[in-house]
Amino acid sequence: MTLDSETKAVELPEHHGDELRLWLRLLTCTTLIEGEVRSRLRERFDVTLPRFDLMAQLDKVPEGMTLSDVSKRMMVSNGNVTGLVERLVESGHLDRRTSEVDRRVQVIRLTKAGRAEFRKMAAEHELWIADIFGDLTPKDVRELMRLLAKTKTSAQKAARARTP
Amino acid sequence: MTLDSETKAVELPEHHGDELRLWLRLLTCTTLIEGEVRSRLRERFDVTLPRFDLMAQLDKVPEGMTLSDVSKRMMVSNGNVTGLVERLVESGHLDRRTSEVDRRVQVIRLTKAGRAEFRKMAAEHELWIADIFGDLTPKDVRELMRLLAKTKTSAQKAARARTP
DNA sequence: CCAGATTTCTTTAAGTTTCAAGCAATTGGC
DNA sequence: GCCAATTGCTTGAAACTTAAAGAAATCTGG
Repeated sequence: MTLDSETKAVELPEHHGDELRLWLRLLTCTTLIEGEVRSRLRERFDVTLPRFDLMAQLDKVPEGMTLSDVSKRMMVSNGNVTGLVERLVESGHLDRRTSEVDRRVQVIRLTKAGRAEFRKMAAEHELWIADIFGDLTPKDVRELMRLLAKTKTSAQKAARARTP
Repeated sequence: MTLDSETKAVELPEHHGDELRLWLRLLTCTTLIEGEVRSRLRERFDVTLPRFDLMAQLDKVPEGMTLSDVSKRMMVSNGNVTGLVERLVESGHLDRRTSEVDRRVQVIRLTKAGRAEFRKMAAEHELWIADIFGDLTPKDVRELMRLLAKTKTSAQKAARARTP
């Protein structure tokens, strides 16, 4: 028996199982690693992952950033950042001041103590990550970087297409 | 001038920036896609991602699962599942009963209505994912699957090494 | 049998997260 | 100058999340 390929295309919906499996695997990897990093941060430094992430963003920009910048970079909501920053200012890790040119804007920076503490954590964190990805060869790493860059572009395109 | 390679190795800490960049890119991709899926689920079906994920787990096992099974599969805490299930039973999507052989165990399943609703959502969800990964060739997909499988194994090994 | 260990689930407290609504400041068009 | 739209942030409600502690049931090695 032979199958007319056109008929087949009409009768069977397109097969997208591979992409779905890929997404689930991507999600599994990230969840796994995120959980591991979260545990180690808590155990070793008694700090939560969101706090570490926020400090990581600020460490890259010594002159400070606005809350909106942070929320875009971290890809989380504005309200989320407000609460997170509040607690980090409270604990002395962050310095927050109202912009002189635009009084709606809050500029936040790491305090000296905050920066010192972050650097200490970041150094270990980098080793953890190296450990977690330890089985990958340099070639694997390069190849993953390339494919994930492509994935990111593709996802951004799809997101823009829905919300222009 | 020449550099003694041994001296270099001692003086410079090992370079793990590539792995760190890889991790950040992996995280970016996942966050991006997760956010997009979350938005679409809310817009189109007024359902949250955790609820969808839980229903997806249950759809694969018609005879039902225990709460522990769910929490292992979803890689979230026990207490998390308790609350999630509570709300889904409340809304009629899930059926929950105490096991007859072990009265500590709660077995949950999709109700008929829950299953119907999930199937409807899942069909669209699959198309979204195909759209989001649309720029990747079948070869890219295969290669990513392979490299992520390797990543998963590596991460699991690192996690086990820390907590035996 | 039975006391201790383990497993399964719930509860609690603290924190994170989103969305939506709202307020305040600024910008842009007229 | 003035008003409307936009931008930046905060607030509030509901949901989600974790870690830790506790309750109940079961299992296990004397």
